[in-house]
Amino acid sequence: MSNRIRRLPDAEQEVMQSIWACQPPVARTDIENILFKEHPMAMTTLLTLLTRLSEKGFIAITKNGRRSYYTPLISQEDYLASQSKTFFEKLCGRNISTFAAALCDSGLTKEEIAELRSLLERDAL
Amino acid sequence: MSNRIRRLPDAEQEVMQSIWACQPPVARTDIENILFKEHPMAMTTLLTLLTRLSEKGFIAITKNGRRSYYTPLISQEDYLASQSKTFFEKLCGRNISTFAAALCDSGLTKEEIAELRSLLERDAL
DNA sequence: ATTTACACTCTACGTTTGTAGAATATAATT
DNA sequence: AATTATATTCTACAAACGTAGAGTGTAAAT
Repeated sequence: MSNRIRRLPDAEQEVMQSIWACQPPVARTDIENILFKEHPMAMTTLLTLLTRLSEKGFIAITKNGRRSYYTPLISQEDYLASQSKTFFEKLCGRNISTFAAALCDSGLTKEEIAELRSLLERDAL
Repeated sequence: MSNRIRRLPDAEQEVMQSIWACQPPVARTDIENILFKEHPMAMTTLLTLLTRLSEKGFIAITKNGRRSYYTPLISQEDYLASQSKTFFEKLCGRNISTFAAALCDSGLTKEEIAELRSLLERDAL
Protein backbone atom coordinates (compact mmCIF):
# COMPACT_ATOMS: atom_id res chain seq x y z
CA MET A 1 0.00 0.00 0.00
CA SER A 2 1.79 3.08 -1.28
CA ASN A 3 2.04 6.08 0.97
CA ARG A 4 0.76 9.55 0.34
CA ILE A 5 2.39 11.19 -2.65
CA ARG A 6 2.57 14.96 -2.86
CA ARG A 7 0.58 16.62 -5.58
CA LEU A 8 2.84 18.05 -8.23
CA PRO A 9 2.45 21.57 -9.58
CA ASP A 10 0.70 21.62 -12.96
CA ALA A 11 3.74 22.05 -15.14
CA GLU A 12 5.69 19.29 -13.45
CA GLN A 13 2.69 17.02 -13.54
CA GLU A 14 2.40 17.44 -17.29
CA VAL A 15 6.04 16.50 -17.67
CA MET A 16 5.53 13.42 -15.52
CA GLN A 17 2.62 12.35 -17.64
CA SER A 18 4.66 12.66 -20.78
CA ILE A 19 7.33 10.49 -19.19
CA TRP A 20 4.81 7.90 -18.09
CA ALA A 21 3.53 7.72 -21.65
CA CYS A 22 6.98 6.63 -22.90
CA GLN A 23 8.94 3.42 -22.68
CA PRO A 24 12.02 3.88 -20.53
CA PRO A 25 14.72 4.86 -20.99
CA VAL A 26 13.12 8.16 -21.85
CA ALA A 27 15.09 10.80 -23.71
CA ARG A 28 14.34 14.50 -23.68
CA THR A 29 13.06 14.39 -27.25
CA ASP A 30 10.59 11.65 -26.35
CA ILE A 31 9.14 13.90 -23.72
CA GLU A 32 9.08 16.90 -26.03
CA ASN A 33 7.17 15.01 -28.69
CA ILE A 34 4.31 14.42 -26.32
CA LEU A 35 4.49 17.45 -24.09
CA PHE A 36 4.88 20.25 -26.62
CA LYS A 37 1.69 19.37 -28.49
CA GLU A 38 -0.31 20.43 -25.49
CA HIS A 39 2.06 22.79 -23.80
CA PRO A 40 4.86 24.43 -25.78
CA MET A 41 7.75 25.79 -23.73
CA ALA A 42 11.43 26.56 -24.09
CA MET A 43 13.68 23.54 -23.93
CA THR A 44 15.48 24.96 -20.92
CA THR A 45 12.15 25.27 -19.17
CA LEU A 46 11.56 21.59 -19.65
CA LEU A 47 15.02 20.82 -18.32
CA THR A 48 14.35 22.93 -15.25
CA LEU A 49 11.18 21.00 -14.60
CA LEU A 50 13.03 17.71 -15.01
CA THR A 51 15.61 18.81 -12.49
CA ARG A 52 12.89 19.71 -10.03
CA LEU A 53 11.15 16.37 -10.54
CA SER A 54 14.41 14.67 -9.81
CA GLU A 55 14.92 16.71 -6.64
CA LYS A 56 11.44 15.67 -5.54
CA GLY A 57 12.23 12.00 -6.09
CA PHE A 58 9.82 11.48 -8.97
CA ILE A 59 12.44 10.54 -11.54
CA ALA A 60 16.03 9.41 -11.78
CA ILE A 61 18.36 11.10 -14.25
CA THR A 62 21.14 9.05 -15.76
CA LYS A 63 23.69 10.32 -18.22
CA ASN A 64 25.21 8.72 -21.24
CA GLY A 65 27.75 11.06 -22.76
CA ARG A 66 26.14 14.46 -22.93
CA ARG A 67 22.65 12.99 -23.05
CA SER A 68 20.40 12.41 -20.10
CA TYR A 69 17.77 9.75 -19.66
CA TYR A 70 14.83 10.00 -17.37
CA THR A 71 13.25 7.12 -15.48
CA PRO A 72 10.12 7.40 -13.34
CA LEU A 73 10.61 6.40 -9.72
CA ILE A 74 6.94 6.75 -8.90
CA SER A 75 4.43 4.90 -11.04
CA GLN A 76 1.47 6.56 -12.63
CA GLU A 77 -0.79 4.09 -10.86
CA ASP A 78 0.52 5.01 -7.43
CA TYR A 79 0.35 8.69 -8.19
CA LEU A 80 -3.20 8.48 -9.47
CA ALA A 81 -4.37 6.37 -6.57
CA SER A 82 -2.88 8.83 -4.13
CA GLN A 83 -4.45 11.82 -5.86
CA SER A 84 -7.82 10.08 -5.99
CA LYS A 85 -7.60 9.47 -2.30
CA THR A 86 -6.75 13.09 -1.63
CA PHE A 87 -9.58 14.21 -3.84
CA PHE A 88 -12.07 12.00 -2.06
CA GLU A 89 -10.88 12.95 1.41
CA LYS A 90 -10.13 16.64 1.05
CA LEU A 91 -12.69 17.72 -1.48
CA CYS A 92 -15.55 15.35 -0.79
CA GLY A 93 -14.98 14.98 2.93
CA ARG A 94 -15.04 11.20 2.57
CA ASN A 95 -18.65 11.46 1.52
CA ILE A 96 -19.50 9.01 -1.22
CA SER A 97 -22.68 10.67 -2.33
CA THR A 98 -20.88 13.98 -2.66
CA PHE A 99 -18.31 12.22 -4.73
CA ALA A 100 -20.88 10.51 -6.92
CA ALA A 101 -22.70 13.77 -7.49
CA ALA A 102 -19.46 15.45 -8.48
CA LEU A 103 -18.77 12.73 -11.01
CA CYS A 104 -22.24 12.93 -12.48
CA ASP A 105 -21.98 16.70 -12.83
CA SER A 106 -18.50 16.61 -14.23
CA GLY A 107 -19.48 16.14 -17.83
CA LEU A 108 -19.03 12.41 -18.02
CA THR A 109 -21.44 10.99 -20.56
CA LYS A 110 -24.05 8.42 -19.61
CA GLU A 111 -22.01 5.85 -21.47
CA GLU A 112 -18.86 6.72 -19.55
CA ILE A 113 -20.68 6.51 -16.27
CA ALA A 114 -22.12 3.13 -17.24
CA GLU A 115 -18.66 1.94 -18.14
CA LEU A 116 -17.24 3.20 -14.90
CA ARG A 117 -19.96 1.40 -13.01
CA SER A 118 -19.25 -1.91 -14.66
CA LEU A 119 -15.51 -1.50 -14.11
CA LEU A 120 -16.11 -0.81 -10.45
CA GLU A 121 -18.31 -3.86 -10.25
CA ARG A 122 -15.62 -6.07 -11.67
CA ASP A 123 -12.92 -4.70 -9.41
CA ALA A 124 -15.02 -4.82 -6.30
CA LEU A 125 -15.43 -8.58 -6.48
CA MET B 1 -23.62 24.00 -17.30
CA SER B 2 -21.02 25.78 -15.26
CA ASN B 3 -17.72 26.74 -16.83
CA ARG B 4 -14.27 25.68 -15.80
CA ILE B 5 -13.38 26.86 -12.34
CA ARG B 6 -9.76 27.37 -11.40
CA ARG B 7 -8.30 25.10 -8.80
CA LEU B 8 -7.65 26.95 -5.58
CA PRO B 9 -4.38 26.66 -3.68
CA ASP B 10 -4.65 24.33 -0.72
CA ALA B 11 -5.00 26.92 2.02
CA GLU B 12 -7.68 28.86 0.18
CA GLN B 13 -9.52 25.67 -0.66
CA GLU B 14 -9.68 24.73 2.98
CA VAL B 15 -11.15 28.11 3.80
CA MET B 16 -13.74 27.72 1.07
CA GLN B 17 -14.75 24.36 2.43
CA SER B 18 -15.23 25.80 5.87
CA ILE B 19 -17.43 28.48 4.38
CA TRP B 20 -19.45 25.97 2.41
CA ALA B 21 -20.04 24.05 5.60
CA CYS B 22 -21.77 27.07 7.20
CA GLN B 23 -25.14 28.70 6.73
CA PRO B 24 -24.74 32.17 5.27
CA PRO B 25 -24.24 34.83 6.35
CA VAL B 26 -20.92 33.41 7.51
CA ALA B 27 -18.90 35.24 10.11
CA ARG B 28 -15.19 34.89 10.64
CA THR B 29 -15.71 32.97 13.87
CA ASP B 30 -17.93 30.45 12.08
CA ILE B 31 -15.10 29.74 9.70
CA GLU B 32 -12.54 29.55 12.49
CA ASN B 33 -14.58 26.99 14.40
CA ILE B 34 -14.40 24.60 11.51
CA LEU B 35 -11.08 25.48 9.95
CA PHE B 36 -8.83 25.67 12.98
CA LYS B 37 -9.58 22.14 14.09
CA GLU B 38 -7.79 20.82 11.05
CA HIS B 39 -5.49 23.69 10.25
CA PRO B 40 -4.60 26.21 12.95
CA MET B 41 -3.30 29.56 11.71
CA ALA B 42 -3.09 33.16 12.82
CA MET B 43 -6.30 35.07 12.47
CA THR B 44 -4.67 37.54 10.12
CA THR B 45 -3.64 34.66 7.92
CA LEU B 46 -7.25 33.64 7.60
CA LEU B 47 -8.22 37.20 6.76
CA THR B 48 -5.56 37.34 4.06
CA LEU B 49 -6.92 34.16 2.54
CA LEU B 50 -10.44 35.55 2.63
CA THR B 51 -9.30 38.66 0.82
CA ARG B 52 -7.65 36.56 -1.85
CA LEU B 53 -10.77 34.43 -2.25
CA SER B 54 -12.74 37.60 -2.73
CA GLU B 55 -10.29 38.89 -5.34
CA LYS B 56 -10.67 35.61 -7.20
CA GLY B 57 -14.44 35.90 -7.21
CA PHE B 58 -15.10 32.95 -4.92
CA ILE B 59 -16.78 34.92 -2.16
CA ALA B 60 -18.42 38.27 -1.53
CA ILE B 61 -17.48 40.24 1.55
CA THR B 62 -20.10 42.48 3.11
CA LYS B 63 -19.60 44.64 6.13
CA ASN B 64 -21.87 45.40 9.03
CA GLY B 65 -20.17 47.84 11.37
CA ARG B 66 -16.70 46.53 11.91
CA ARG B 67 -17.69 42.97 11.17
CA SER B 68 -17.47 41.28 7.81
CA TYR B 69 -19.62 38.51 6.43
CA TYR B 70 -18.60 36.10 3.77
CA THR B 71 -20.89 34.64 1.15
CA PRO B 72 -19.87 32.02 -1.41
CA LEU B 73 -20.31 33.09 -5.02
CA ILE B 74 -19.34 29.69 -6.34
CA SER B 75 -21.19 26.66 -5.04
CA GLN B 76 -19.44 23.62 -3.69
CA GLU B 77 -21.27 21.51 -6.24
CA ASP B 78 -19.98 23.53 -9.17
CA TYR B 79 -16.48 23.59 -7.79
CA LEU B 80 -16.44 19.85 -7.18
CA ALA B 81 -17.85 19.05 -10.58
CA SER B 82 -15.24 21.20 -12.22
CA GLN B 83 -12.40 19.65 -10.27
CA SER B 84 -13.67 16.16 -11.02
CA LYS B 85 -13.69 17.01 -14.68
CA THR B 86 -10.15 18.33 -14.51
CA PHE B 87 -9.05 15.25 -12.62
CA PHE B 88 -10.58 12.95 -15.18
CA GLU B 89 -9.23 14.84 -18.16
CA LYS B 90 -5.79 15.88 -16.99
CA LEU B 91 -4.80 12.98 -14.78
CA CYS B 92 -6.67 10.11 -16.37
CA GLY B 93 -6.47 11.35 -19.94
CA ARG B 94 -10.21 10.85 -20.31
CA ASN B 95 -9.67 7.14 -19.85
CA ILE B 96 -12.42 5.57 -17.80
CA SER B 97 -10.57 2.40 -16.94
CA THR B 98 -7.61 4.42 -15.71
CA PHE B 99 -10.02 6.38 -13.62
CA ALA B 100 -11.72 3.27 -12.24
CA ALA B 101 -8.40 1.71 -11.37
CA ALA B 102 -7.34 4.86 -9.55
CA LEU B 103 -10.52 4.80 -7.52
CA CYS B 104 -10.11 1.15 -6.63
CA ASP B 105 -6.53 1.72 -5.53
CA SER B 106 -7.33 4.84 -3.61
CA GLY B 107 -8.26 3.13 -0.37
CA LEU B 108 -12.00 3.18 -0.82
CA THR B 109 -13.50 0.20 0.96
CA LYS B 110 -15.52 -2.42 -0.89
CA GLU B 111 -18.59 -1.02 0.77
CA GLU B 112 -17.83 2.50 -0.39
CA ILE B 113 -17.25 1.32 -3.91
CA ALA B 114 -20.52 -0.59 -3.87
CA GLU B 115 -22.30 2.50 -2.62
CA LEU B 116 -20.69 4.61 -5.28
CA ARG B 117 -21.78 2.14 -7.92
CA SER B 118 -25.38 2.23 -6.83
CA LEU B 119 -25.38 6.00 -6.65
CA LEU B 120 -24.01 6.18 -10.16
CA GLU B 121 -26.68 3.79 -11.30
CA ARG B 122 -29.41 5.92 -9.89
CA ASP B 123 -28.05 9.13 -11.35
CA ALA B 124 -27.36 7.68 -14.73
CA LEU B 125 -31.02 6.95 -15.35
C1' DA C 1 -15.12 61.38 26.91
C1' DT C 2 -11.33 58.30 27.35
C1' DT C 3 -9.51 54.01 27.37
C1' DT C 4 -9.61 49.41 25.97
C1' DA C 5 -10.69 45.63 23.11
C1' DC C 6 -11.41 43.89 18.82
C1' DA C 7 -12.04 43.25 13.55
C1' DC C 8 -10.03 44.14 9.64
C1' DT C 9 -6.40 46.00 6.24
C1' DC C 10 -1.53 46.85 4.98
C1' DT C 11 2.86 45.53 4.60
C1' DA C 12 6.21 41.96 4.48
C1' DC C 13 8.90 37.98 3.61
C1' DG C 14 10.63 33.33 2.58
C1' DT C 15 9.30 29.55 -0.57
C1' DT C 16 7.41 27.56 -4.67
C1' DT C 17 6.16 27.76 -9.43
C1' DG C 18 6.47 28.94 -14.40
C1' DT C 19 9.45 30.63 -17.38
C1' DA C 20 13.74 31.13 -20.01
C1' DG C 21 18.41 33.42 -21.23
C1' DA C 22 23.47 32.95 -20.26
C1' DA C 23 27.09 29.95 -19.48
C1' DT C 24 29.37 25.53 -19.79
C1' DA C 25 30.56 21.14 -21.39
C1' DT C 26 30.80 17.75 -24.87
C1' DA C 27 30.10 15.65 -29.34
C1' DA C 28 30.18 16.27 -34.32
C1' DT C 29 32.06 18.47 -38.35
C1' DT C 30 35.37 20.59 -41.26
C1' DA D 1 43.03 20.79 -34.17
C1' DA D 2 39.72 24.30 -34.60
C1' DT D 3 35.06 25.34 -35.24
C1' DT D 4 30.36 24.53 -34.83
C1' DA D 5 26.33 22.50 -33.02
C1' DT D 6 23.84 20.88 -29.19
C1' DA D 7 22.57 18.97 -24.46
C1' DT D 8 22.60 20.25 -19.92
C1' DT D 9 23.33 23.29 -15.88
C1' DC D 10 23.34 28.00 -13.74
C1' DT D 11 21.38 32.04 -12.85
C1' DA D 12 17.40 34.95 -12.83
C1' DC D 13 13.00 36.87 -12.16
C1' DA D 14 8.11 37.84 -11.80
C1' DA D 15 4.00 35.94 -9.89
C1' DA D 16 1.64 33.03 -6.63
C1' DC D 17 1.40 30.94 -1.89
C1' DG D 18 1.55 30.37 3.10
C1' DT D 19 2.24 32.88 6.78
C1' DA D 20 1.76 36.59 10.13
C1' DG D 21 3.17 41.18 12.51
C1' DA D 22 2.21 46.23 12.38
C1' DG D 23 -1.08 49.59 11.70
C1' DT D 24 -5.88 51.51 11.60
C1' DG D 25 -10.45 52.18 12.47
C1' DT D 26 -14.55 51.32 15.19
C1' DA D 27 -17.35 49.55 18.95
C1' DA D 28 -17.60 48.52 23.85
C1' DA D 29 -16.50 49.49 28.57
C1' DT D 30 -15.43 52.51 32.16
